[in-house]
Amino acid sequence: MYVDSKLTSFIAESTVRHGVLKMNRAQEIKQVAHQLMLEKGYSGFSYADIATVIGIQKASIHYHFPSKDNLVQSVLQDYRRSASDSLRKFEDTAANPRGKLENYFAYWADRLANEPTHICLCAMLASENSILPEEAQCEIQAHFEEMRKWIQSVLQEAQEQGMLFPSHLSLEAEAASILAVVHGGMLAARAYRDKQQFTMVTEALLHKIMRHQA
Amino acid sequence: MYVDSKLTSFIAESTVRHGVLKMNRAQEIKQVAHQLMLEKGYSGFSYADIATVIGIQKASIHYHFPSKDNLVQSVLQDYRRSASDSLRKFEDTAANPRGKLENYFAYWADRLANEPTHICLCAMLASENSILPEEAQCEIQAHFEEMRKWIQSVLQEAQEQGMLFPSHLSLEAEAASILAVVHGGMLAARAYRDKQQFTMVTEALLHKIMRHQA
DNA sequence: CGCAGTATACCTACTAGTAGGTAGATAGTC
DNA sequence: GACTATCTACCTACTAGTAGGTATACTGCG
Repeated sequence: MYVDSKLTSFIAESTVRHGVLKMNRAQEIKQVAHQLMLEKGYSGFSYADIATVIGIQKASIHYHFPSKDNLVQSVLQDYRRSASDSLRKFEDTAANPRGKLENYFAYWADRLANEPTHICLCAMLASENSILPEEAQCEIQAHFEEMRKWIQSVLQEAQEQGMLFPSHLSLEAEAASILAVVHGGMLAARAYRDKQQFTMVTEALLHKIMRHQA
Repeated sequence: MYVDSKLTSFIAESTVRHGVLKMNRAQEIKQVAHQLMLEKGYSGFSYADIATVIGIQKASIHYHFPSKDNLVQSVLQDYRRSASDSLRKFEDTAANPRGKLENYFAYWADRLANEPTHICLCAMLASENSILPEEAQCEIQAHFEEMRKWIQSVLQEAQEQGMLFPSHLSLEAEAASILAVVHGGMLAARAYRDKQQFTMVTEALLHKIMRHQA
């Protein structure tokens, strides 16, 4: 069934099989691959690992995703799409700019609470950057850029509402710092196996940057 | 290549005393392993890679370091030792607490300027935490802790000298935030292949936390 | 001094196991 | 009959690690 990875997401939603709503196999493979990449990194996970988890043969995965490069790119595209959706949710459920960032931080704090390996896929893969297929490197860079821009837009809004503490720094640098704290905090939470490492640094940052009210 | 390795071997053997020769080769192996880990990560580098770079056989590396676990732990121990030395240098060459942090940031900015993969070894390996040998995990955690404590002690000193901007946050949280920014900034510099990503976020942070003068 | 014993540092050649990837057969479905 | 999704069986290349051998150098003894 191999199709262009750009089209997979539209096709690979879910299908009804034998009267039971079952996840599309390609989707299942991507989900397991995502999980394994978070746990072991790009060069640490294998087709054999995925096959074992799902209970199929290695070759069956190659049918859906001819190469590892292909699979990883597809997983990253899915990830970025869901990340964009999340950003929209953070915006929709927040009363003010501060709430948007709080939603963002809380999202990851929740993930880390369940499992200390549940960090951002792009943050995870960024450290392996130099051995990643080029398309994957591009996706990661684009994700970082998208996140920084979103944070920057939130800061801009906060500034217009007078919520931002005065600073002579560019909003770009401020936004990049926030993203760096988020990623660094994830790394620390992972090293310590303790999500408190994440919440501590993100909450500290928020107090430094903006007020609770306009 | 055969002649070259024979020649260097001859020079080493004839100019260096017994016992030190082993240390030289072992040191060389550790150095190359460090480099390769930064480039490819723990599961991405192999004994064969090291052997090729140095120009010896795989088995010779096993002679010096029986197992990969063994080698990695040894590299991490060396790294932590040199990191401690660096901290002392940052202290000795700084006029005030701010200067100490500036030295710390400048050190990594310089490394990143030469090569975008030249980040902190522990930050690099932290993302692979769950597949690392246990001793390595301990070293990484201990390094993070040591760094956070050092930053915290610098902040303490700055506070006593009235250089710190007032904050109701704990110095522990402040120090952890700084470390997170450093690690997150390294990740960004790696993803963008641009050291400016690092300098931007560390400089922004410094402006937020402390004054230039007491 | 010369010689034996031992440690060092490397080699070639191998093991068992895993990596990503392929070919071709098979069974169910449209 | 074509298409889809899977299988078995295989490939080559590479993984960490081992066995056994070699040359050289240091060390203690007569």
